[in-house]
Order: sequence, then C-alpha cells, then structure tokens
Amino acid sequence: MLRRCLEDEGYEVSEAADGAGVQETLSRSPDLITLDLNLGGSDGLTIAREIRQTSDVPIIMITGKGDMIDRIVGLEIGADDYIAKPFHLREVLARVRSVLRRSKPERAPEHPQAGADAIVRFNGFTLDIEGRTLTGSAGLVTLTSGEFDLLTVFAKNPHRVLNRDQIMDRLKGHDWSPFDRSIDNQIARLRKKIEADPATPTLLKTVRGAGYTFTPNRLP
Amino acid sequence: MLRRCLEDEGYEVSEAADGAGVQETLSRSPDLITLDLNLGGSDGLTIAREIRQTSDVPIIMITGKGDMIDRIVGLEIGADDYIAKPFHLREVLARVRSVLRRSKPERAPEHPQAGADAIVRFNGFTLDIEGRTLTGSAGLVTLTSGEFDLLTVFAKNPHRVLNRDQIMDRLKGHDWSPFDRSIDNQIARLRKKIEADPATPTLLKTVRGAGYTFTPNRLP
DNA sequence: GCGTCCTGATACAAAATGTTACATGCCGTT
DNA sequence: AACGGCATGTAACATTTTGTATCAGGACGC
Repeated sequence: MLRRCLEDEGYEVSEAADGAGVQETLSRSPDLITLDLNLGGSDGLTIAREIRQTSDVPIIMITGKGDMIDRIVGLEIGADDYIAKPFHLREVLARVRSVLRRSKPERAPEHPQAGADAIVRFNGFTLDIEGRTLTGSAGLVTLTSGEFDLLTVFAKNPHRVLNRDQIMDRLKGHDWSPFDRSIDNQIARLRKKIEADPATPTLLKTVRGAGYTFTPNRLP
Repeated sequence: MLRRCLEDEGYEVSEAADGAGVQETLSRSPDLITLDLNLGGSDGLTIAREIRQTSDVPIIMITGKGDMIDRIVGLEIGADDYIAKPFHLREVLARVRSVLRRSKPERAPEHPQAGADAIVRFNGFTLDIEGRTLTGSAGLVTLTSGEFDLLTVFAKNPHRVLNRDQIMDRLKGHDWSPFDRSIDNQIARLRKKIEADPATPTLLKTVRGAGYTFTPNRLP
C-alpha cells in the first residue's frame, strides 16, 4: 500500500524485509527510509541503530504502539520523524515530503530533482535549465523566474499529471492550501508565452480534479 | 561504490584515507579529486586547503550537512563543485563530467599548471582574476574594484544561484541585512558594463526571491 | 586642502507574484 | 433539458521584490 502510494507520487521505492535487506538497500543510497517497528518487534530499534552507524539517511519510524513513541523520542536513535498506526497515507506523504525538504534544503527551488538533463527540447522550444533561458522558433522567450521554475518542474516530469500539491512542493518547498490560486495564475501566465493558442493548450493541459500535465512532442 | 561507478565509466581511480594519503595521490597528478568532508570531520576542509597549497586540481566536495554548503561556498577553499548527501551516482557522474569539461580546455591554452582559476573566459570576455582586468571584444573594460570582486565571485560559481547572503559573505565577509540594497546596486552597475542590454540580462540573471546567477556560455 | 571617483543609502519606479472576485464551463443529479 | 455544485480561467488589485537615479560621505591622488 505504502509502496504504491509513494510510487504514484513519483518516488522510486525499494523494500527490505530484515536487517540484511536494509544493508543491501542502503548501498543504493536512498533519500529516505521508512521503518516499521512492529514487524521486527524490538529488532526495529536495532536496525535503526545499524543504519545510523553507516549512514545519515533520514528515517521515518512507523509504530503501532503509542508508548513506543516515547521510547523512540527518548532513546536518541536519530529518527527524523515518526508516525503512529493507524495512519493516513496523506499523512505519510506529507511527512515524507517534509523530511526530504529538510534533508535537502539546497535543491528546493532550482534543482527540484537531481540528475535531469540541463537542456530539454520540445515542440520547437529549447529549455536551458542551468542557463535559465527558453528559446522558441521565433527567438528568445523572456520568462520570469516563477514562470521559468514552473516550466522546469513540468519539463522534468513530462507526460505525468502533477497535482497542485506536488507543483507547490517542488516550486516553493511547502504545502499547497486549497484556496491558493497562485499556481493557476502562473499556469495561465506561462500559457500566454508558450502556447500558440492559450485558450486551447497543447502543452500545459488541465486535468480537471487532478492538476496539470505537460505533454511535449515525443520526438523533438 | 563510487570507485566502481567511476571505473565503470572508464576513469582511473585512486583512493586516499587521510591527508598523507592525499599527498601521495597528488603525486600522480590526478585530473579530479572528490573529497568527502564528513569522514574526516572538519579535517576535510583542512585537507582541501592543503591540496590547494600545492595543486589546482579540481575538487568536488561531498558533504552530508546542508549548512556546510554555505561554508564551502563562503570560505574560499576553491572547490569546483559540491554534492550533498545523500546523492545519486548519476548525479556524481554528471558533476564529474561537468568539472572535467570545465577544467580541461581552460588550463590547456592558458597556463598549463598555475592559475587554472586565474583566467576565466565567457561570452567573448576574458576575466583575469590575478591581473584584475576584464577584456571584452571591444577592448579593456574598466571595472571598479567592487564590480570586479562581484564578477569574480560569480565567475567562480557559474550556473549556480547565489543568494545575497552568500554574495555578501564572499564580498565583505559579513552577513547581509534584509534592507541592504548595495548588492542590487553593484549588480546594476556591473550589468551596465558587461551586458549587451542591461534591461534583459544574459549573464547576470535575477532569480526572484533567491538571488542572482551567472550563466556564461558553456563553449567559449 | 581639493577634486574625483567609488560606494552605500535612500527613495521612488517598475516588475513579478500572490489574492481576490467573478466569469465560465464541466459534470452529475433531478 | 434544466439546475446546482464545483473546479478552473482570468482580470483587477495588493503586496513583495527588484531596478535604478540620485545624493552624500569617504577614500585616494594630487
């Protein structure tokens, strides 16, 4: 359940069943670990300590017993957050985003995701992410910082529906509140600059009830 | 892990466990050094300075603590790039390639050894950091010392957003206070001298809410 | 001393962005 | 089909951030 939920959000997920599996997983240098204390009994705490000996990867503890919470906090295991069962998946996602934000503060606005290409081409446009320029068939398109950052988020996640939560998180690093229309505004402003007909978008499409999706030509 | 990854890419890798090992390794005149700051604690910074005393080999810093980043940028250690843990191997490879690209062509024609950092070419300009001169296609550009220092800070950190705190730290060595507009002023003055159209900057771009970024052409 | 130049401070202008309000259109229900 | 609720588009406004002209103090050379 957790795996599916996280993968839906675009995270890459590995699972480990025991301490040995964790070490194996650690070698892939994950960004975050969620650790269920109940499954392994008190072994969970041992595993946490083992992780801490070789890595400072953020850990979110999941536990069913309320009194365990105090021990987690009390013992200085170095968990970055904890969640008590039963939990809502939305809550887990919020904590995951929050912990990732704290652990990688420097890549919030300009490096929403690591390892993507610096140059993205689509539909006659060339987006230079490091140079912060967008070039269209007619020449340079002048984007504001906000428009550029927004386009970058979509360019790094093409053909995928991003909801407002995800967009705001990648853009500003904080959660989105239901009455905030700033994203819609920036979308509209961006459409005016990159869509042939902003009223009938072909690049930045609205997915009603979900968010927006960036659909560049697959063959540049 | 890193060794295997780099060797898979065809690089020759040597490892060093401490400062002495680094000196030994330096004798083989490597093309690049990746330096983990966490392992040696704050010794990592000391090692970096030691390396800089005898060599200008490019250094990529690896650190786990976000707040260390600012110090690396702030202190003039001369790191060429940095990576925060946890990192993806793909990201490391990208930075390695990028740094090697930047460093190789630059030192070949100029000074084979000495000042890899002393001469920076970008968009038709030649910035001589030691000689404190800037030469444009039309001839010498007269910069004031403040303008020169500012440009030097950016030239040493291309394609990276520097906030006003970091700029002020490198420029004056003290913190930036929210109502201080002096950096904006110097940016404006510098733009007048190096931008073709100061109103639509190509080199010194504003990143609203964050700071400024210097985006030279990649191919001089 | 004196003039010149640099630089930070100040003030205001301009731009970018968030907020609000309302119009529009989609979709399910009756 | 008509209606109502809800999501989105967008114009208009408010706020925040940045650009820059101008001025005064101070450094520096003469």
